[in-house]
Amino acid sequence: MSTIKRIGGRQPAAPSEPTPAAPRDHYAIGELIYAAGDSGRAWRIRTGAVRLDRIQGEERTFAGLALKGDILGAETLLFGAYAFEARALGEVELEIWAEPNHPPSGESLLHMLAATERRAADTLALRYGKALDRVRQLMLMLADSHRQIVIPGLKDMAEITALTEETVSRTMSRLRKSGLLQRRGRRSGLVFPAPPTALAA
Amino acid sequence: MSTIKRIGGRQPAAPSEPTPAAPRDHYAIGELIYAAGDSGRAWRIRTGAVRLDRIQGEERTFAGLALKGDILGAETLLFGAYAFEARALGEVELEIWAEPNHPPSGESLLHMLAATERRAADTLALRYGKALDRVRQLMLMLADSHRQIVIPGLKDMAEITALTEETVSRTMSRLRKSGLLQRRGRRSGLVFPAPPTALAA
DNA sequence: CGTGAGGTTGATCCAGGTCAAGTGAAGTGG
DNA sequence: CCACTTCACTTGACCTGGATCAACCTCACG
Repeated sequence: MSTIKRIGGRQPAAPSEPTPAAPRDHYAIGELIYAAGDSGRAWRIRTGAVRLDRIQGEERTFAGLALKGDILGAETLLFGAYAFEARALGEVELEIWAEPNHPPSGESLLHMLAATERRAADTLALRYGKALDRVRQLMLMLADSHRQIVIPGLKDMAEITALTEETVSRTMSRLRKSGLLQRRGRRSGLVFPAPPTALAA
Repeated sequence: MSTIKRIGGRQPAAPSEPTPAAPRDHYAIGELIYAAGDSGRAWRIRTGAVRLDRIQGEERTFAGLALKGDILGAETLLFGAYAFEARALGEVELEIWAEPNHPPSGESLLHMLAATERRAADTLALRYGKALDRVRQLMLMLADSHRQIVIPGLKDMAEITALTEETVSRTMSRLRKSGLLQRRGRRSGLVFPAPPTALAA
């Protein structure tokens, strides 16, 4: 089992990220998938969740979520480079969607566009309402009907929901105490005692 | 001059909106451009700002902003119907972008996709940080380098920024008192005493 | 004029931000 | 193999920006 495969504990990638490595199709939590400006292909997310960030100067601002089925880096087909930075929020598996010289059909582009807009609306909703609802909603999105998921770090969740780390931590505690979530290991795993839809209530 | 042309004062459309009328290319503030489920074509915004809403059941949730140059209703090319509801946030002029049976090239689709993602990131940013910054940022987006703009109603601004009407009102007052904005008429107009970029500071 | 929708303003409250201290597990170096 | 550091998370105490509740104002239109 390679270092990459570990899902619990310290991020293996963070300390040494000299080159973004050759394109892979599997990423562990916290890993950089690509940086803004890198060149590469367009991917489709087979499983997992990806955080997109806009880079302006030194700043890194959360710019969107991409989940199972979503396309990453379609802009490379046009500009040859990624516009955002992408980082794994959990175990991520990708598959090639398109090569720069072999673009997809207009119809798949349209499907993808519609999906992107829906996803954007969902992400926007994660920043509206009470903390409990926002975090609950985020869990639901990440769960995607799975019973057990890898939860992102507090910092990520905080930036996504526009809350603070402390508030997210307290909210997760509340969800755990109320029995809607269970922990498995430090931050590696998370179990929904009930099907995730229970969270919807 | 038809009732439609008025830009100040009461919304002319609200009380009587039986049929969304025949497709037009000019809309006044507050008017419905299309409803979710309507059939129609894809448009490009020549000038103005449009609010998109997701309709689920009785609920209408803010789902995004579309500004000058953005495309509205691209999903009609695929599904034949609009997925969101679109409403004018100011004076809006549209131009035909595509007919359902005559879709645009893959390249323009890609350009549009990139624009959509950027816009989504901007909209997301309107829900992060202090009230003053959010409202300021919204003004900047709506201004789009113009010196004078039509500001949306408080309710719209509140839903976009995830603040309350009261807070937005107070914030606008602050901006006015600090001299960054000036009013022209009740809610019809708004003048930037300085080029809007001054707001950026 | 009168009416009402949209906007303003004040007073109060509280959810969440801020600051600070503490905990435990992973990794590190001796 | 054991201190020692570090990082992610937790928890508590306090403070505040914005939500909430409630009057009130003011124009555009009837």
